Amino acid sequence: MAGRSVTLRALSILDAFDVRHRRLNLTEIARRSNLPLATAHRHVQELVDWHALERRADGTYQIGTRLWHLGLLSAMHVELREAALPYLQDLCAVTGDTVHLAVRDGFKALYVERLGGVRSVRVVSRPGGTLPLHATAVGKALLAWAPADEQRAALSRLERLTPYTVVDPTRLAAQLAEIRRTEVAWTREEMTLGAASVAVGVTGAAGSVVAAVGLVIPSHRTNVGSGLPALRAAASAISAHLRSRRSAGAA
Amino acid sequence: MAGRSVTLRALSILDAFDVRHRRLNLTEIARRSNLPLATAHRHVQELVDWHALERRADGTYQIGTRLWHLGLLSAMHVELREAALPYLQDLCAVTGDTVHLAVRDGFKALYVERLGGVRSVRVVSRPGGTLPLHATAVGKALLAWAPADEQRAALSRLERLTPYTVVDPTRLAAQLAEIRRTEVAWTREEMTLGAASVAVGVTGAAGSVVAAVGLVIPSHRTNVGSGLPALRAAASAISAHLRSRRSAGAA
DNA sequence: TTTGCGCCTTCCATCTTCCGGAAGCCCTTC
DNA sequence: GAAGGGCTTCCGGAAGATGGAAGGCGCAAA
Repeated sequence: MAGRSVTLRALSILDAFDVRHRRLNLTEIARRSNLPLATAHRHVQELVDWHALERRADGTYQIGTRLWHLGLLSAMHVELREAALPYLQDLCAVTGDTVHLAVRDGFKALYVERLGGVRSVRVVSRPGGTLPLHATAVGKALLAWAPADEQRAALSRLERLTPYTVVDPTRLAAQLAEIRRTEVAWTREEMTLGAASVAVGVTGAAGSVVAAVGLVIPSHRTNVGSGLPALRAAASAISAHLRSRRSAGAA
Repeated sequence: MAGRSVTLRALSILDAFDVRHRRLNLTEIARRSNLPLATAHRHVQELVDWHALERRADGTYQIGTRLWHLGLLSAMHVELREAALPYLQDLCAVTGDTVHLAVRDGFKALYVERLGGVRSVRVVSRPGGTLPLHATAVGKALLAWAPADEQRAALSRLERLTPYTVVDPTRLAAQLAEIRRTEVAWTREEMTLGAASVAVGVTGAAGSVVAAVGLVIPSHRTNVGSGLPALRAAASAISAHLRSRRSAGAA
């Protein structure tokens, strides 16, 4: 394959895997990574030897323990998720709702963590997954404090997801201004029918908004704002935690 | 470097990172992965381009978002952690203690998840980290149901960690038998002074013990067994969940 | 039993690509 | 202004990657 270095070829094999393709056989890997079968075979072998991939009894491959292990060393995980987790859990325990922690990844909200007891609302998000910025509360919060040019770009590509999704750029811009003023973002059935959400921003060591924490609640509930004080408290506790660490070392 | 394929060299760069070396500069990476600086430089460049690594403002490198993302596709994460998480959270909320989910990784207990509110006991474990099998409750539970030969091997290498660590193979073997009988594992200050722990096994789709769930509690607490019913309930709920899925697809 | 098929594995002659010492750059420190 | 640490670039020689082809294996249909 022209222009791809050896390493890139090996990495493109890993790229063949995603949420909807967690298990692939060799032929599928070769096809999805655009490599001849023999070449894919050789690379896959090496990746398996290194435990980047695992081979299952049925012959399919999946991401291995070693990569999971490595991924836990990423800044996103260690510096954000681990710092936030205790507060998120308390928030979850206090409110009983599904709790989200997300960061902005281009025009998407990337879900870093999702907590929710056995009885919480079922939601579409999953850790490592993404959802649109404009239709979720965490997304709106992240967008409200995003750089102006990125905000403008996001406003020009509003996709309708439910009858209640805000797809008018002017209206969303007004909402974002309101979010900056009140420091709370809301949605109501804009992503999923039956679900409402609230979110507030988390500020990092530098004082800018680096993440958002949100609650998802059934939209029929009347006291939608009841979790807000706890949410604000959690977000500012996480912000304080991030501020106090700056550049800490290992665990 | 003799005998290492290109891919393996690139992977050995990733291997330079671990819990105590989350951020490395180029020189350190080259040294730790045993590669000439120029070679390391080339590989690191490619890994950064692919977002396997990230370069920070101060010039150091760390594991990037892409690997974190990929790791979340591993079976360990999707099939075990995600299935167990809601139950673990409930368990954490009910007991107020630190909750652990671990699997056996050779002679170590590999911590897949750790939950604990802001007020829980500080513990030495971390997700993705390992602790000895013989000095932790989850470890003992995993060891109790391990294959006989591995169990024997583990018994021959008991390291003392506190004055209370059980290092006599005969005594530990008796404890393991007791654990299989009662289906509960205990420790008391065997890993960390001041901490006790309880754990029970989780059975997978095939009916064998694949993981263990445990609680860590301050050892001065008198009602050490008070969390046991909730712990048992959580473990059997997770086991049931795993049994009912067998080979489910995506989220 | 034979044939066909899908999938995996191995082989090896060819040639693309990687290797890494050396030299140069850019800071900071003395 | 010289020394030193760390990073980046270069390029000829050497090494290792490539991938078409052929063979193996298990299964199902004829």
